[in-house]
Amino acid sequence: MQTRPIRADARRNRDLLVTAAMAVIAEEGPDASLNEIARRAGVGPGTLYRHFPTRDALLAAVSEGRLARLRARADELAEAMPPGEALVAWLRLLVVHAMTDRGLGARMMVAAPSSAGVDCWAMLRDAAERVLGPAQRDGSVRADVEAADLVELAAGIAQGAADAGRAERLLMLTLDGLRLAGGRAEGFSPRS
Amino acid sequence: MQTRPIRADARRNRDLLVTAAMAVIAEEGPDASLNEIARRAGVGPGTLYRHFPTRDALLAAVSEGRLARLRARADELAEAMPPGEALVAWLRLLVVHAMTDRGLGARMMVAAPSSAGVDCWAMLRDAAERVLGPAQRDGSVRADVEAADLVELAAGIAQGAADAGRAERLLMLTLDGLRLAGGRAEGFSPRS
DNA sequence: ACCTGAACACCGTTCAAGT
DNA sequence: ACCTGAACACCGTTCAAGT
Repeated sequence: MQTRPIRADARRNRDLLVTAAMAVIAEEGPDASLNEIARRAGVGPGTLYRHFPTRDALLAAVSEGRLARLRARADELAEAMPPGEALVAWLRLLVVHAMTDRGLGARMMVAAPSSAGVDCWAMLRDAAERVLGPAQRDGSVRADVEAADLVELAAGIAQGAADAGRAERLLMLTLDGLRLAGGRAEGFSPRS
Repeated sequence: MQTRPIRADARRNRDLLVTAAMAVIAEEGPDASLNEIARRAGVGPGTLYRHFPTRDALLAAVSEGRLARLRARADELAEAMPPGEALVAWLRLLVVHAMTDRGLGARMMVAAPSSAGVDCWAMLRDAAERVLGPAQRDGSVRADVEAADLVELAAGIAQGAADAGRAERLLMLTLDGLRLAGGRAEGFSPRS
């Protein structure tokens, strides 16, 4: 499959759209008007639809750079501190990311990859594994925890919390667990 | 403050609206068209706005009965089984509730009470306390956990999980905590 | 091959006119 | 005191016509 050269005006319009989308979404959140974004980019609505057939495709394009940065940060943290600490520090970043732009981040953590073009879900799982693996080998985290668990929990915390302070508290509760340190009550373990 | 008698047609229209809203929202979720709901109730859009000035006010009215039932179930469970088990069983119900009607439940757990008329948030916290209190006195749960934590965590899990199976897993992870049972790694506790 | 922008159906919301 | 429904501004989405 040979790829055709991309026309310069098409490439330029795509960039204009993503830039405009970042600005409008920062102001109005992920449900911002698509016509408004096209207007701000200086193109017709049809051009927006040609480049991004669904809203999620556009949102994914907006998120792509942030996700790449989040993955890079995972590597940096894993190198800079003990595995347990690196995991916690990265989870904090993940929750903050999920809360940015009125929940754009969290929305992309749940979105179906099919409609998106950029597979946000895979990028996040990939990033999570870089801090999760060491923490498990180190013995800080149970071996049965998966990268997907971390991503979904972070997305959930971001959406369930009213503000950043509450999110931090929920994250700590999740890490420590709600049960009493030490004795595990009987009915309190998963029923199989 | 004496309350005036409510006109029979007004009362009737209100009931028609709530019933229609339940049906439409069950099909299309909490973002369903308000005009469609009014149409289905057989009233003009103006009548809907007269009874429910905001969308959240209507959604709260739809949720009211379910929340009352959830509170009653908390009492029943607390009476029927040991505190730790009752808490887990009720949290399962809470997560299921949060997932019904494409996230209507979860949305009402986060919604600002001001706009709603019915204070869903307070009803849920009240219900949560009925299972949380005994579990804490019993020693199954840490004393510093609050009812609000349970509600926000359940709402988060419901929104972060793709389906019921994932939600159950996230709930169990949250209850148990992610860290290794026994030894707590250093960087793994809240930094003050 | 890509872009434009008018056009369509629909939505939330308001408000003059009715009873 | 409450209801009606036409009306307005806006939104998502499409598509014939252009370059």
